Amino acid sequence: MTTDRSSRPATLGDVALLARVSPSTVSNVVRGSDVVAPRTRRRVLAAIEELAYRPNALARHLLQGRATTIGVIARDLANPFFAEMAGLVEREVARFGFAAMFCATEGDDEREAQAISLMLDNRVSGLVFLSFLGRPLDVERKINGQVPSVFVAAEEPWADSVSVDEHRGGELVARHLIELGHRRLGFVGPSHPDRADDRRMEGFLRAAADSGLRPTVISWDPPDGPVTVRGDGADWQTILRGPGAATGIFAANDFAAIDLLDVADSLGIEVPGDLSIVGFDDVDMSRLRRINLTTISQSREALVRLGVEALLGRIEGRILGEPHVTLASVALKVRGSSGPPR
Amino acid sequence: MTTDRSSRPATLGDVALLARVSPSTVSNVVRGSDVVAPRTRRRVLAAIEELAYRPNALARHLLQGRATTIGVIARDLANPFFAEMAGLVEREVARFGFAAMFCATEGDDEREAQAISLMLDNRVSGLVFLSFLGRPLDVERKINGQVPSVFVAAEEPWADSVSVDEHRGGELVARHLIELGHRRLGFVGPSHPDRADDRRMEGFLRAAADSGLRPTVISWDPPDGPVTVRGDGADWQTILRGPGAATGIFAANDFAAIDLLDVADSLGIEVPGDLSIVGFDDVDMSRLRRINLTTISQSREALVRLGVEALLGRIEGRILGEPHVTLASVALKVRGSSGPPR
DNA sequence: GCATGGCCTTGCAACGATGCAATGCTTTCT
DNA sequence: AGAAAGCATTGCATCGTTGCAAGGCCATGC
Repeated sequence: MTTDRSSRPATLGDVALLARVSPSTVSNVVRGSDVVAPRTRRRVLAAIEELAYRPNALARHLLQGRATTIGVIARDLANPFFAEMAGLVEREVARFGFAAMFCATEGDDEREAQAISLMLDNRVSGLVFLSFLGRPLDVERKINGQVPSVFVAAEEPWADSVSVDEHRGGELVARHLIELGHRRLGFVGPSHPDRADDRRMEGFLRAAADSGLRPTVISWDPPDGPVTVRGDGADWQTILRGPGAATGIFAANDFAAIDLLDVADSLGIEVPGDLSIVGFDDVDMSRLRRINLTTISQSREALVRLGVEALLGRIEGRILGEPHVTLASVALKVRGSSGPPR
Repeated sequence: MTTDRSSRPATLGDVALLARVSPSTVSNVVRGSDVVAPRTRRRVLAAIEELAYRPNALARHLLQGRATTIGVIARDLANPFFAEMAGLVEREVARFGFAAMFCATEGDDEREAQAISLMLDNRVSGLVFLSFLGRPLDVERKINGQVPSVFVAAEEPWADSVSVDEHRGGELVARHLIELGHRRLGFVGPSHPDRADDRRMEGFLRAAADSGLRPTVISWDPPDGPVTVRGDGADWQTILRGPGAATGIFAANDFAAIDLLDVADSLGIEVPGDLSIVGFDDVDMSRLRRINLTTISQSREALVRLGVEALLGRIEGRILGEPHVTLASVALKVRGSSGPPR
C-alpha cells in the first residue's frame, strides 16, 4: 500500500513469499507465461504491486548470456550531427526494449578501445558505430565477431554499414558549381583513405575532371579533436586568395563549410559573390538565414532506422551471411551560399 | 596463441581449467589480490591471455547488487548544449570506471518514465539528469531514494544539483541592455515555474524593475519537442513591431536567441541596429561571425565535473545528508548582436 | 475405488563471478 | 622428529532469475 522504504529492492523471492507461491510461479507471471491460473496470477500481481517489484535485469541478462543493451560509439558528441543520431539510435532501439550505452571517443583510440571493452564486458547485444573508427583493424580484432556491429554514416568492410552515396554527393556538388559557371574549384576536408570524406572528394574530383577541371585540394589528417577547418595560413592563401583562388569550394562536411564561411567573413571575402561554398550533411543550423548553406542533405532518421534494422536483424539471427552495405540517397539542397561567380 | 574462434566467451572456469588452478585463484588474480604466489599468477595471466578472457560484468554486478554504470537522462540530444554535456558526463564517469547509459526523452514523459525504469532495472549506480524533468514528482516517487541522482543545469529540491546562478545571469543581461541605453526591453523563452528559464527571467525583470522598466514578456509552455522560438504571429507583432516594440530582447537560451535572430532577419529587422538580442548558454555556434551572439556563458565542463563529483560522492557514501545545490558562476560575453538603440 | 489424464505448481540446477572460511602444504623451530 | 606457524590455494554459499522436469491435486471415467 504505502511506498516501501526498505533499502533493498524487492526480489522474486520476496514476492513469492508474500503471494504464498513459489519463485517459479512469480517468474511465470512476470514473463507472461500462460500456464498460471487466473486467481494465482491475480494474487501474484497484487504482491508485485505492493512491493513495487521490478525484475533485476542483471540477473536475467546473466542467465541469458546477453544484455538487452546496445552500445553506441560516436567519435564526437559535440558535433550535433552525431549527437542527434545518437539520440535517434537510442529512441529506435528503445522501441524494441533495448537500453543504450554510449561513449564519445573524441578521436582518442585509447578511449575507444576501453569503451569497446567495457561494452563487451557488459555483454551488449550489438554495437552501433557513428562515423568512422580510429584504428579499424584493432577494433575488428577486438570485437572478433563476438557482437553484431553496424556502421552508420560510415563503412567498414568487416561489418554491416548504412551510409549515403558519398561519391554521388560529391558529383552533385561539382555539377552544381560547374553549372553555375565556376571554373576554379576547390575542396577542403579531412582525408581518410577509404572513408566517407575521401569518397565525397573523389566524386567531386571525378565530375570536375569530366568537365576538364582540376580543383585545388586542401586536406588534413583526421583530427584528434572535433572536426573543424582551421588549417594553417599558407594553405588558405592558395585556395582563397591570389590569381588562382577558387571561386567555388566544396567542404567535406557542414562544419568545415561553416568554419570556412567564418574564415571567408573574416577575410572580407563575400559569399556567394566572391566565393561559393557547398557543404555536406545538411545539419540543422545550415538552414538558418544567417548561414544559409547550400549542401547535400541526407536523412539522419533514415540512416539510423536502416542501421538499427540491420543490427536487430543480425541479433535475432534473421540476417545471416556476409556484411551488407545499405546506401541511402542524397539530394542537393540549394541555398544562399552558392551562386554564379562574378 | 591464435585468436580463439569459439563462439562462447571464456569464463573464469575455463581459465582455471587451463591454468590448473581453482576459479577462486583466477578471481584473485583478476581482482589484483596480493595473496597469489608470483608463479601461479604468471600461469593464470598466461591462460587469461591465451583465452582472451574478460570478466563478465553482469555476473560481477549481480553479486554486488549494483552495476558500475551511470544513467544519463537528457531532454533533447538534438540540442548541442545537452548533447555535448552528455558526452562530457560519459567522459568524466569513464575516468572512474563507470559505463554510461543514456536516454533522450524528447520531452515525452512516457519515454522518460520508461527510461528511468530501464535504468533502475539495470541497477545503475547513479543518475544524471540534464535539464529539467517532465513530471518531477512522479520521477521522485519512482526513484524513491533508490539511486543517487544529480541534476545538472537544472534544480530539483529532492536531489543534488549543479547549476549556474541563473538569476544573476538575467540581471547581467538587463544591466547590459540598460547601459547601452535601451528602455523598451523584452523577454522571450519557455516558462517553467521554479525552473531555470523562469529564474533567468526573474533576474532580468528584477534588474529592469530597479531601473523602472517593465519588459514585454513572451513565454510559452514547455515544448514537447526541441526548444525553439517559432511562436505565433500575434505575439511577435507586439514585441518586434509597432510603436511599443522592444529594442533589446533577452532570449532564455541561445537557441531561442538564434531563432529570434532568424525571425528578425526574415522581417528585415536589423540586429543590432533596430534590435539587440542577448542569449544564454554560449553554445559553440554563437561565436560564429555570422551569428556573433552576445550571451551569458557558463562552463559546461565545470557543470559536468561538479555534477559527477557530487554524484560519485553520494555513490561512495562520502557525501551524506540533505540535497545540496552547487552554483557555478556566469559571465556576460559581449558580441555583435547587442549595441545601443538607434 | 482406483487408475488416468489434465492442469498448475514447484524443485533444482544452472548463469559467472565473489569472498570468506577452511584446507593443504611447506618451512622452521625446538 | 614432531608440532606450530605461515602462506597459498580451494570449497562453498551466494546474488536474482530462468526453464525444465518432476510433482501434486482434482475431477472424471470405468
